[in-house]
Amino acid sequence: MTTTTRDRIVGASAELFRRQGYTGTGLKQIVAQAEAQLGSLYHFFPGGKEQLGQEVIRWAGLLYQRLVEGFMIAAPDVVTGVRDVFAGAAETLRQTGYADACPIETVALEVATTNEPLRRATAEVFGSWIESGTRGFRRAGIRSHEARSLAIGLIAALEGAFVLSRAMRNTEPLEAAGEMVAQAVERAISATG
Amino acid sequence: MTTTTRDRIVGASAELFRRQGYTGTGLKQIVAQAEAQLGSLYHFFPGGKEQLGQEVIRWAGLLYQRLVEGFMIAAPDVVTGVRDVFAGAAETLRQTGYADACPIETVALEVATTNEPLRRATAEVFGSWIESGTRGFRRAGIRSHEARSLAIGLIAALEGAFVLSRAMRNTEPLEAAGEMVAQAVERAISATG
DNA sequence: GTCTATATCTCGATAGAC
DNA sequence: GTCTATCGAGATATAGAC
Repeated sequence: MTTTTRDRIVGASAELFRRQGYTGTGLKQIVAQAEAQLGSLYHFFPGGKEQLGQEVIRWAGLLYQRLVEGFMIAAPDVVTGVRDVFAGAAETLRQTGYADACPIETVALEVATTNEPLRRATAEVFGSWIESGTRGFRRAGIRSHEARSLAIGLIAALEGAFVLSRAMRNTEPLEAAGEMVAQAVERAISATG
Repeated sequence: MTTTTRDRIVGASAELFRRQGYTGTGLKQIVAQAEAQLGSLYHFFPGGKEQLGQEVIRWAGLLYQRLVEGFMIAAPDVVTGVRDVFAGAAETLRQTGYADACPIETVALEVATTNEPLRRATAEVFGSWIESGTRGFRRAGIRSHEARSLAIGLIAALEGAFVLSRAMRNTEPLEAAGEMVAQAVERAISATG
């Protein structure tokens, strides 16, 4: 393993922010988990916690986008792809004791009205996800406007199901929400031919 | 106005937790906004921040449930009711500068893996919401199992749309998610007759 | 019940040796 | 680049007068 100190700090931050949120995670906890020193953190991120937060949001957001795109590309059709995304999320949640869901959701809610630079970072990530989903649905023959609505509906249902599933500690919400989205996509496909 | 000190503390906490989250809100900020003193807070809540958090989650959760039930009851049919709930949420979000969405969502994500008593409180609130929604859909003639799935889908879509709308500062996610849920309910109704 | 003062701890951030 | 010591501010919580 040849991970740099900088990478370990970003990785540890992403994991902790995802589970405990931004305000709930201290810089000392981050460097401890990253097996780094506080001086190194400020060396790589002179802007402190906020700069680190921005980079973590963008990095984790892109990684998660690729993960979901992987599920969609691997599936034989988009409806199956949607079901696979929700099933995969449920599987991860179960395996991590309902800890690892969306990497930026908790942070996004925390900073939405308290930290404008971080809020913008989360908005850009969500915007990129919506565009990615829209492209996927368009490729399946769905017309532009509806493709975008379905992409937003998919992401919203997934994020909301994460909240319910993490709080209630069962995957029923992910299953119900996934089925609702899958059927909406199915309807849109059969309507377009 | 004859609000008691205790009520003002609970009300101020609810507003601040909703906007800034649990870890992001200090007890001194709460008593300042409540125009109360720290001693009063510990007089009414000897269990400190955690006891206050539990009470706020349950109180705000019940209040919000009644708000949504009000929209559903006032509507001429359930599909219109669903649309009204999302439209009402969008209106509130716009009016409050995208600050006031779900009263317990941010807290629920923060505590899901860090504070078991608070996690249980959020789980109970979500459970109560799901039961309320299930009853509403059953009254419209939808069979039990599907009514529950739709209730979960509705809450998940609403919660997820809140995340997107607050981060992106526009109500498009609430509109897209609301339409997806409304059509799912419409389909379930016409299938049952 | 209300209010003030304070104890103890942890936070983010900085300085400077190496 | 790494590491340690420490700063000032803010956190939760407590004690005790009134």
